[in-house]
Amino acid sequence: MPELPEVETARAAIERSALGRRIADVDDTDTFVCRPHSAGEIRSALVGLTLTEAHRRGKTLWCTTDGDAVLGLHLGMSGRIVVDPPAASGGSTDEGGDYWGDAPARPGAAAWFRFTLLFEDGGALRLHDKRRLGRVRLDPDLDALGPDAAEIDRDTFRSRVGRGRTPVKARLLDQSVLAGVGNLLADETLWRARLDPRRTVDTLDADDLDLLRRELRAATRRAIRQGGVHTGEVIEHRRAGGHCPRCGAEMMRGTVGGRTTWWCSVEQV
DNA sequence: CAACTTGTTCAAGA
DNA sequence: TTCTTGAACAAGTT
Repeated sequence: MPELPEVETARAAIERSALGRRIADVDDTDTFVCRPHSAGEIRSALVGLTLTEAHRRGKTLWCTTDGDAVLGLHLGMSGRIVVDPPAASGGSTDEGGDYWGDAPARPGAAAWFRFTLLFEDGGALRLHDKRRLGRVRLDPDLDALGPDAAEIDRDTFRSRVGRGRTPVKARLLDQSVLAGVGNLLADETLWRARLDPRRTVDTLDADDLDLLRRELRAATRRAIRQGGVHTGEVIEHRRAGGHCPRCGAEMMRGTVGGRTTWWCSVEQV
């Protein structure tokens, strides 16, 4: 479930291994994933160019090129970026190249390739996405995205997250308020901050908000380092019969902000 | 086999 | 108007 940490890992993989390779062909025929473009539109814009920089804000990824085109990538709920090395770079590339995620491309994975950049060197950059809710588009519009959750400064966080009276978890999930937090990272962050996800933001004082921002940054950094949001300390305890890994109390389940939410029945108040 | 899950979008409600 | 809630989407997983 790609959230900010997974997308940052994908961005770094692109930066490390896909920049500067000339694009020979593009498969953009999945117009559900590539909407609102028609088949061939992205291909026409990219063939002959190379990617020059890989950027990220929240869960949105985009690459500049040595032409006018900007390639936007969003992993949706199940997307992964797979970068294959040049075909002649030696070795059987059964590792599937530079990828992130819990499993490399396996036999049959081609069925889940929703978008492909074929490079002149014989390698490729692919979007692997079982559920097809990922998105590829030219010149992505970032206007609706708030500041990146890993970068937002203290005062901006206070004013944006603290405004209104929605449950704090729903606010953390709002990509227009701050970009990058998904369901698991929200639960992990609130658990670290010992805050009840159902608390409305008007009940949080400046210290609460500062603590929340601190724990969000710490949880995010940790997830990037450990390989994804699923490595969070409380994540494996988000299940029926689960117990808080700090105090041992029963974990509670509910729906907050439209998403399944787990929290410690004792510590998170 | 039916319910559940996930992020984003868009419509509906307050 | 502005803020908040909830359904829909795809399709694999439980």
